Amino acid sequence: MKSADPPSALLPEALPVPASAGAAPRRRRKEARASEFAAAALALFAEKGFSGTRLDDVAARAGASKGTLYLYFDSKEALFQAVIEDGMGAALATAEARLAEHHGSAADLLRQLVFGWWENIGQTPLAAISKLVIAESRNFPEVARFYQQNVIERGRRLLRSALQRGIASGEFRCVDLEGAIDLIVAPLLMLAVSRFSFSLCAPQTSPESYLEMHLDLLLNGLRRADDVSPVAAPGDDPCR
Amino acid sequence: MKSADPPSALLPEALPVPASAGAAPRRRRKEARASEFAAAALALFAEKGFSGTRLDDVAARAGASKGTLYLYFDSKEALFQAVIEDGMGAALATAEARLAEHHGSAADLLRQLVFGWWENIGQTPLAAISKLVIAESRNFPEVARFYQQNVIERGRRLLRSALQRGIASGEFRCVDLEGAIDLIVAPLLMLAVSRFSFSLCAPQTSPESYLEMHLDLLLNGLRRADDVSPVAAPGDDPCR
DNA sequence: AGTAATAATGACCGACTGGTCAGTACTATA
DNA sequence: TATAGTACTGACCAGTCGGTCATTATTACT
Repeated sequence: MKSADPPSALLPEALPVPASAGAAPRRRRKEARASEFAAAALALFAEKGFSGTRLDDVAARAGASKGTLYLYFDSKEALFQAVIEDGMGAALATAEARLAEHHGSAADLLRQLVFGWWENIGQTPLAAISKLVIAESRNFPEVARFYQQNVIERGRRLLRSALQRGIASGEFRCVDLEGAIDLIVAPLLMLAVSRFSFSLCAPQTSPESYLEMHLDLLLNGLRRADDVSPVAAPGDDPCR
Repeated sequence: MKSADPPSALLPEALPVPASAGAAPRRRRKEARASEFAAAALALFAEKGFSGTRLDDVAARAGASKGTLYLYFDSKEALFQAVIEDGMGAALATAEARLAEHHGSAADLLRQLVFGWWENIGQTPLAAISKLVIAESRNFPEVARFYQQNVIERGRRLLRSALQRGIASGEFRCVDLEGAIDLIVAPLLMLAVSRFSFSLCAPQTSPESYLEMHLDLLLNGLRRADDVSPVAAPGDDPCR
């Protein structure tokens, strides 16, 4: 069997642009090779879509030939799945650690999760996976199921914990948990997607202030009605 | 030149009726045919994606052959653009009329715009266009630009008006307009997208209560800090 | 050096599909 | 019936791309 095991983790910064410069690498580590292919595939999938990406191009970007690619992946779909597996595991583990260590207010936890997502996923090439899955999940039910179980459910669990803490402590008013999760995630996904879809739904401001405003509206929206303390610091009034 | 001009819209248009008094339609109306192709294409694009859709299938679904399709559209991309043009014009006009007629509170206007979007776009096959454009805009810059100018900008203008009214009347606190628009739209787009992407980012509840909760959080978030009147009616506490 | 094992290659194949076009079928007029 | 006009067809072409495999290059070992 060729590539039964998932290839080693792909870190966001591991973008091996065609290594034209320098001497030819004599002997490459086998695992590194798989990740290089995955990274190259991620970049091209993000740009061209799945069907629009030629495996020849993926191989070329990874500095190899198509035949070599097929030494590591059984099919184009397997490559797709590897990209997801490879990319999201580490990022989610980071977030889970963040949750476990946190002891401040729920609002602060939410803020940390949102900005942590931005740093470790949204800002990185991994963000393209969202667009990919949205665009292609219908054509690859197995990949979709994998993503659903191993990425979405895991991510939702994080947010659920944060919301539950806030509600339990009285910091947040009582809202439907799953609905609130949906509404927290949607702007994040759109931000990720917008990075790979022309300027279509792109926020008109910087991603950071977009996220800041999302948190602002969100935390105001979640705040208990009898809590009149402002969430946002005074002085950030855009109408001033 | 075959069909340099965009094909006629779904709306009834002037027909080049011959002076003959024949009441019964002789053959199939040419314009109807174009819309049939567009509708078939929309359905298949939504399901399979753009690259994944075969023009033979589009033609078959419209009850014609591929050759006939090429009598109405110059290329697959032209068909794509026609789908967008054809579908969104009427829906946006409806929303613009709604805005012009409205005279109640800004919160109510926002609610009407959101639910109007759901009824006329989100709920209909037109919702697939969002997913399509997200997935394919990179590959078709011309289509993307058209969509940007004729759909996105038009839609944003609607929301901008509503927000400006609310801020001017003191109903909403002072927020960055463009950012707020982004954050109003994002959950709508995700809802549309989710309908055509497995159950990935699909709301866990019904679309209606998802939208209701979006408005709830949103209007709470927009409310002036010194306004303590609850936005949501009492009694809908999900923790009760 | 000789030899075996493995990594890597890229020419090739077959299936697929966007796009074409010579021809058919049908209608309306003369 | 003859003629003209047009909606329509489907076989076909040409280019593309996922996937294969015989061959070559490189390393490891003796």
